[in-house]
Amino acid sequence: MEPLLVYPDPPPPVLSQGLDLAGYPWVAVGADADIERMEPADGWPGAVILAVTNPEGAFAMCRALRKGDIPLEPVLLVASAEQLPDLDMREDLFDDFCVLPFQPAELDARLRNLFHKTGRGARPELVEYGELALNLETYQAAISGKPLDLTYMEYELLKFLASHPGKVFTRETLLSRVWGYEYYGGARTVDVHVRRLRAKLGEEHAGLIQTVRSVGYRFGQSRWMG
Amino acid sequence: MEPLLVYPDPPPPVLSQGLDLAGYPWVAVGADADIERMEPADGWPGAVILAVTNPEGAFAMCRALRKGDIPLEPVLLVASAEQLPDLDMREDLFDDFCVLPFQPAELDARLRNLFHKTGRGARPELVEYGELALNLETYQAAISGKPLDLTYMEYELLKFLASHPGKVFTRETLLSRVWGYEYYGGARTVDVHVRRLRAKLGEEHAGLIQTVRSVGYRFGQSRWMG
DNA sequence: CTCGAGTGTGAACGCTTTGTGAACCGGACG
DNA sequence: CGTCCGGTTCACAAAGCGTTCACACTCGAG
Repeated sequence: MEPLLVYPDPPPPVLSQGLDLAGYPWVAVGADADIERMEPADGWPGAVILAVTNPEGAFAMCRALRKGDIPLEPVLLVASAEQLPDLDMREDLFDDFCVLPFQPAELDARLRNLFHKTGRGARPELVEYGELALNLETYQAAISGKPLDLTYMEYELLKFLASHPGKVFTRETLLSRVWGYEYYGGARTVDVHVRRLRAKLGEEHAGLIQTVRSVGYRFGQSRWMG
Repeated sequence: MEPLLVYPDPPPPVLSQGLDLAGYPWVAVGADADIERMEPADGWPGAVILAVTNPEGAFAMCRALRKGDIPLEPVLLVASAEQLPDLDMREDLFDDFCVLPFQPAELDARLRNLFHKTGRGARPELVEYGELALNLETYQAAISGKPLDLTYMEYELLKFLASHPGKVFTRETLLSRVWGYEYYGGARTVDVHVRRLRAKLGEEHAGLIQTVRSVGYRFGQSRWMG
């Protein structure tokens, strides 16, 4: 198994011993810049960030980890009881947290639980909505069990939409989030891709992508009204 | 907020007090059969399951919760340190766990974190008034639980009115605030939109938008009347 | 009661937005 | 160099919907 990223460098004994006891290899990282430099070939399988000694640095490290192309590495935050209120409004920076003092067994259990949820220490590989399934590793899409032959852009657009079911996006938002932040092109491009997606989804599922007139497009139904 | 499901019935003081301190309403449930019987109209917003007193019953309860139509309610498991190894291979039964003894702040933080991740806590921005609900990110509206099919302008007008319940707006004000600051059109346009809104709200709720003769329109009940 | 301003109502018009088919264009590959 | 493929753009068609108008109705003042 590839080593976990651990912050800070060096980590306190509770952390290093806990990880050693649980049998996880790890590498300590002291600054954002080291994230890429020391990254294993397959990418980090996960990270354990201690927030106690240097909270600012810890949160910055979390942010840096979340900025990557595939921002969903499991991140476990270790904090003291006094810091718990600080976690509010920062839920997007980590996946789970552990409160000091902790027993080695809890650290082990949380890491196991975390890896299980994110798929064997790898990344989340599936996006699913109803009959639709997108395999993020193989760039394959299928609906009702039948594979869809999507082009790259079609796939990216569908992935983005299906990752935020119910939410409405303007064409401009889609262009910036799917095509890229500095994309400068006509908004009608989105229309055409949506049309092709609907066509490939088949008549039965074309309604998955709904147009919201004067606003943009929405994927699927929002949940709160049944 | 709807009450959380809590097991067992009655829960030990650590649990009930922790939930009360954190400000979460809750309902204790003793057996699988009660899950449906005591379910709130909107479904359970989440569950806290204590595994200490009766592990078998607790895991059975988790399984029952995961079997429902919408199996993704956030489930928080509370376990003792000795039970941590038992959690292995059961990761799909819960979303997070808390180790005894815990501080109330940790329970609070875990519930917050859980609600944030499952989307219920990071609640979509809503405008609500009585039976009426507007979802600002999905551009959907519903009244009495039934979706309303509104056009863009109808939605915008209703959103503005419902955001300022009880207040009277002249047609000119509505035109400038809803249509745009430099809009130059007839004031009767507002009338027509109000009329269509009332029609779509249904006879029962048409009174939500009241006419104030010689002035304009008001949404909802004025306060100093019964 | 009478009158007039204010408001509700239905329908028609015309613009904006979106769907659709096809052409264009640039890069990858043989 | 030529062909294919996919992304973009264009032009036109088709709805959708906001606006306007004419007329009926209501309310309140005198």
